[in-house]
Amino acid sequence: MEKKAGVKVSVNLDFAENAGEAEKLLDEDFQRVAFLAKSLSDANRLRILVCVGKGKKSVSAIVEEVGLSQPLVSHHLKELKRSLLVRIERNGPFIYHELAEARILDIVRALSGVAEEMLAARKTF
Amino acid sequence: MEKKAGVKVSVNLDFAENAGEAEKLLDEDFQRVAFLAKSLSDANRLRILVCVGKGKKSVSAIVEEVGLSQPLVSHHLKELKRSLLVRIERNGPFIYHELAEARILDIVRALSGVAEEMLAARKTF
DNA sequence: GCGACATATAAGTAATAATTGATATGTTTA
DNA sequence: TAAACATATCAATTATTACTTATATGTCGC
Repeated sequence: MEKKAGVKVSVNLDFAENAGEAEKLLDEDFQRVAFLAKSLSDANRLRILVCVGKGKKSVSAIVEEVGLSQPLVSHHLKELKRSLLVRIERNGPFIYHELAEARILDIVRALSGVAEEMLAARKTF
Repeated sequence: MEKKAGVKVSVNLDFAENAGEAEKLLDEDFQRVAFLAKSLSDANRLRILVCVGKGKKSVSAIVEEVGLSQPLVSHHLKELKRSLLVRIERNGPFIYHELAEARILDIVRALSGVAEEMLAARKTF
């Protein structure tokens, strides 16, 4: 398969019982979704999210992997904890961070796929 | 089924061929996802998005349905067009807006489900 | 053209958020 | 306790964004 050649996105997010039923979205839901989406609305935060999604990591490990400053990574991690997407576990001087909700990665991939397709369609005229 | 009683979220986002393959997320993707997520990061914008997701609607119809000021709705619609999620179609003095990518609603529902479950788990201790 | 209506834009404000550099807190080992 | 290291927080800056009020643009029928 070529590197990002065509539209090859596929994500299975069927992650619960009674699939297919379109949930009615209440006003309360919009607040939650907006809050969660805000966590995904920064590229650096997404890098960190995917990084911790690959395994439990200390802050310094994340700093090294994503190439951002330590205070910035710390700030974004705080945000990710606030949205409950990341949970921590202390071990000596290290604080290990791990993804609390794996399905968020499927959602990120789904968003990526939709974005890619929309851009592709944009240029098809 | 009760109104928001338990965890009953289920969304099928398997929307393409070769399901299951976890797409590698490149740096370029993070930008796109962040950009798209930003569109979903405001409750009012989500209301508008869902509103136009239910059918082609004029701006005034949207204004009435979501109960926001006309300039504010116009502003959010501009944002939604910028992210390619909404497309327009002129008809006389009316400008009809419609959802360009229906799958985004599945993603919104998926986010809602994840949010709901995380909050539920938060209070289970 | 003019009036009525639909929608967009402009200007201004206030709030939020990303980023950086410096510093503080907390933990371990000696 | 002190030195070394991991992480968090602070202060300041800059950028972005939501929202409001007022006004402009565009379209139609007359």
